[in-house]
Amino acid sequence: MTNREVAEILAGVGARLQILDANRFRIIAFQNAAESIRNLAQDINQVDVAGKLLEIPGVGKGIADAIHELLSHGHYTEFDALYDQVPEGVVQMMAVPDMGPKKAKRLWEELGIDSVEALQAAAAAGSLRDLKGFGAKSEEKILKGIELLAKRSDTRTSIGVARPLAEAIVARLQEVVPAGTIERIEIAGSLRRWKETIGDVDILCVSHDPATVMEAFRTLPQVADVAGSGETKTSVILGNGLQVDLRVVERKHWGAALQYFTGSKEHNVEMRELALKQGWSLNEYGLTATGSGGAPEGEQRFFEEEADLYAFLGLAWVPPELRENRGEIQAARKDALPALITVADIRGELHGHTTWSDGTASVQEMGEAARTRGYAYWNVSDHSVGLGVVQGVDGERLRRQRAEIDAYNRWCQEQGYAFRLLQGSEVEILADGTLGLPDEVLATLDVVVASIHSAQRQDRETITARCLKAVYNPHVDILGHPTGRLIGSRPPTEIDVERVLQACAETRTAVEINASPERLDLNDVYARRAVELGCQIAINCDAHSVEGLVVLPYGVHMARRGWLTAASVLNTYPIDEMLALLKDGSGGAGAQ
DNA sequence: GCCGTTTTCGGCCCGACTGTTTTCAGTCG
Repeated sequence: MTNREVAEILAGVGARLQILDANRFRIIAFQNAAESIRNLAQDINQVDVAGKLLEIPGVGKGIADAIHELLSHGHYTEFDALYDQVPEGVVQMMAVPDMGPKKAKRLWEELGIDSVEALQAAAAAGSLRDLKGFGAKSEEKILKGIELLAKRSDTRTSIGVARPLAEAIVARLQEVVPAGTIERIEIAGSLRRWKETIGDVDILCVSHDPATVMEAFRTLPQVADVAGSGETKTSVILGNGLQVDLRVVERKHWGAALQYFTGSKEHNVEMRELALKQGWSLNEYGLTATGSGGAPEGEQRFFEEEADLYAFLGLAWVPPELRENRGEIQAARKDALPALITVADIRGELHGHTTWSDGTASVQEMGEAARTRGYAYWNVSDHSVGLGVVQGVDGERLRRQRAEIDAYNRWCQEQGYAFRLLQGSEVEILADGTLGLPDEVLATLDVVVASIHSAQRQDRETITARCLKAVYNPHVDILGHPTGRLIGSRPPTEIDVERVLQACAETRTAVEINASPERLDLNDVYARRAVELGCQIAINCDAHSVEGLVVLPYGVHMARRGWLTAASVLNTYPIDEMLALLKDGSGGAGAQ
């Protein structure tokens, strides 16, 4: 059973307990444990075998025993009973907007509705309005909700789609309202935390005239529907189904509001509990004294800046990317937060393509694009031959490519530019673990990236062994997009990430954070684990065009979510230091 | 059911918006 499967079962238990109206703290306990296991870098089976289930945050004696049973026997009697008691269809009904456990339960018990389809039919037939608490409006809302659900196969949107949309909305809002109406505006929520997928977009702003801002927001050309609109908060649905919330606050509330709307929910719960211990109740406006601390009950504190709120509670300001309740509050308390890597720290890249394989720009064009972005180096790493649809490089073509790269580098030198192209390859890790280029060819290259693009559905043992074989090759410097996932369209391969990372640490093979927003591979959790195990990281755009270089921030922010500092990332070092950090320490044949 | 810088027992975050409610419960983030 995988981490995801265990997490799903626990979440299913939580959902069923909700419908059965169980103790709400018990429900939260299952939800927390599920979330915690979903975010676990290590394989739950290995954690169980090591007897360390209790070390997982949110897992106590009861849930640990249940997990152990699940892993040993494939099921757990107590959970089976709950699953028998509440049908899956009723749980799925809760995915419909505005349909929570209370409503789902009543519809199920009083009308026998036990699936989304049955719910849709009943709402369409107008048979819900007879139920106390439901009316014609409720039916309408349910039908609309189900329609929305069907339109969006995945309920979360990739950051690569959402971020440009959100930035366009913010820019447009500032254009259409009279100058000075918007004093401050910022994207908050999971987008500010740079989560790989987001549920909805949250925008926060300060204005003396909220009504004007709300009106402008509701009438944006991208808006397909207004889901709700009050004095300080409006929710709209865009044409692609994405929900965007706008909240307007007073200037003096900005600090607390931005903190509140950035989340995560789990981080905020910790923050509010911490505030309570100090005698303050925290909400999106600020702090109110409870009377149990030093200040008299009802006394209020407001914060124009987020950092002031954190400081008042005795915490260092926590970068948004860390706000997932993964130890950041304890670290902020001890002033021990990491100095996170920034986009400006990146001095070059080690993985990208040209027209020698499936890129759209020439060696010179990519070199110029990288150089004018301020890079000091860029590794030409075209696919090796034999990769189906893609034209690739072999020993002969690499020799010809080397001449082109040398000519470009000589030109840079003549111009006095401190920039150099390196020559490498993204060599295919073939199905049996051998590489797409022979060792004697790899030995001539500066930086070798090895990746998997084929036979990705091999079983765990096979694909792990295949990957390890590549990692132990002395010429492989970097493992490219290690899990092969494409967010929203292809699940990760079955590889045993823990074992592969251990091997990478042992052999000094760097692991990639591929910055392309559909990959973001490694993700935050694995990247953090990789550094814990002693791995070096490389952050690369894997650009196939000049424009492909713009995705770098997605990779850097994913690294930040993984608590990474510049020191762990190879391509933050000057070229000579970077080459010296590679596996063989010489930088290959091309290094001077 | 989990957890501990007042606790191994007694806590466990907080407010906006909606619909159908004549005072509030349910949902959401």
